[in-house]
Amino acid sequence: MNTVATPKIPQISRISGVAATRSIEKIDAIDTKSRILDAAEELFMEHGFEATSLRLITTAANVNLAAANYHFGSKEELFQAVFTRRLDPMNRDRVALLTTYEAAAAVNPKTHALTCEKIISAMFIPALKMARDQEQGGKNFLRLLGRAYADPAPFIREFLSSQYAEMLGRFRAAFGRALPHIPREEVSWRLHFVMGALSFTLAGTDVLKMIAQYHPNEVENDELLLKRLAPFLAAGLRAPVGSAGDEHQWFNDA
Amino acid sequence: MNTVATPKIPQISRISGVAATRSIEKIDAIDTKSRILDAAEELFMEHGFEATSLRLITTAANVNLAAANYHFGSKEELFQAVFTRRLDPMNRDRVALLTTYEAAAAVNPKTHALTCEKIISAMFIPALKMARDQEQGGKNFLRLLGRAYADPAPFIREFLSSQYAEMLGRFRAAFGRALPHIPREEVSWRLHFVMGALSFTLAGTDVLKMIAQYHPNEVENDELLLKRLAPFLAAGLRAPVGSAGDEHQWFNDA
DNA sequence: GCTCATTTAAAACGACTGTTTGAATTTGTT
DNA sequence: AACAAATTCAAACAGTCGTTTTAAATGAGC
Repeated sequence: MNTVATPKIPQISRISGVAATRSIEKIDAIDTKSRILDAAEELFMEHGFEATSLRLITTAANVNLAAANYHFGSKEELFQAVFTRRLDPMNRDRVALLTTYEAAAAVNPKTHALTCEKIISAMFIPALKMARDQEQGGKNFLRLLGRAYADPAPFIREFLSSQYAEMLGRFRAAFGRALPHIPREEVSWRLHFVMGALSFTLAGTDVLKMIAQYHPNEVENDELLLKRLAPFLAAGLRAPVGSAGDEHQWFNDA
Repeated sequence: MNTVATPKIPQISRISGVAATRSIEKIDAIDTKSRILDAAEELFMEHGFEATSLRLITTAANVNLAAANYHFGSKEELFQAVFTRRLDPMNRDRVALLTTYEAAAAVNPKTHALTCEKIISAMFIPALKMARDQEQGGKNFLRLLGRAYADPAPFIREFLSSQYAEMLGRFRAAFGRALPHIPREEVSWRLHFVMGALSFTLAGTDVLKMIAQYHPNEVENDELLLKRLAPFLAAGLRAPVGSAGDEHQWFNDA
């Protein structure tokens, strides 16, 4: 049938020109659906949801424009597919790791107590694993995730809310047991602050470069960053909760 | 010339329909430039920069479409004008308050020591003042500010970077003096985490409602929120810095 | 052979975007 | 009142957007 069987694969085979060293296999080796997901992941991270057009994505992925709507239905569904591909397994890993720690603590509460550090580890280790996962777009996704937290689009907020509900419920309960002297409401708020610092850190905007001008190039990777963040958050979680009268200690002259 | 001089003023006079109780005076009472700024502030907060069109803004402000470009030049310049109107004075207040505290500490180091709590107060009190400022769009602006931190648009990041550079430099130095046992590099990172938790909290997306389901309506205002956040951050800033070997305490089995 | 899901191609759809234009109008100053 | 500057207005500009539709290929499985 086909004369030479040249499948009309175009020449351009890189997404944004940054990691062009092995982007050839990265894009061409997989099917159309995955190519779209990879390109969308990178471009959504780089420009946000609204500013990233389907034409930009399909051009970067070397697929036809109609393929995006054919495989995912709409732009919003494509966005959600980018998230579920990685966020769902990561949050499952988090819950599984927490369950492992809880079981170990139940067997031997002395040597394997479920401290704040342990619980934070259960949150961070799956994120670390993704940050280290270079061949996958792990870093890209973490940045994208951090930015999606602050996105005002209602469908994004509702989607993330449903994706995180189960995991956050389990971790809130765990922190509550690890911090029995702190009211549950206060624990919820502090868990909120933890998520804020985590997402802001993972988002890694250029504000980061402004504040910490100590990195010459790309030395400060996400792994070192999280190792700095963890003790900070653990100390904050354990902070003595101010009583009603203590409100005057803060902002008394505001 | 004109027959009846009906100035063709449209009828609609509310921005988003939410706070419609006194939005009539709020919009009509001031000049065109301020009306555009107010409407832009609210709509940028609600939908983000890309998803907010100039037609949406000018319609909400009851002004002509061309008035936006006439007064501000471009959409980007309008966005920056929305920020400079409030962010510039707020950051000036922060630096001024810190200077006051430093002077008091220099006079009497015993009774007015420049603790972490004091420095955090200098950051938070001006933000609190804006959150309380109801007749101004204080709350709107804080939300907008929190979201702009995570916006990927380059012009937004560069703009915020320049706007914050001076203030953050002063506060980094202050924290460095208040925490002499912590390396300056570590202080920079912790200041970064502080900004992250602060902006995430101020952004106040619906993720907030997911995590802390304790608020019946709007009881948890920004003021109470910041009072919960401050002790958390102060404890994190003072956290013992892990030595080189302590890295194995965290994520050793990742 | 045939079917059927997948993919490409090219074009068009209506709607929306930021920006500009030139005339009409208002405003402030003489 | 008259002139000049500032402002507002409706309309149009040249694009881009997400999505759909047409058609023609491709390749695997029964």
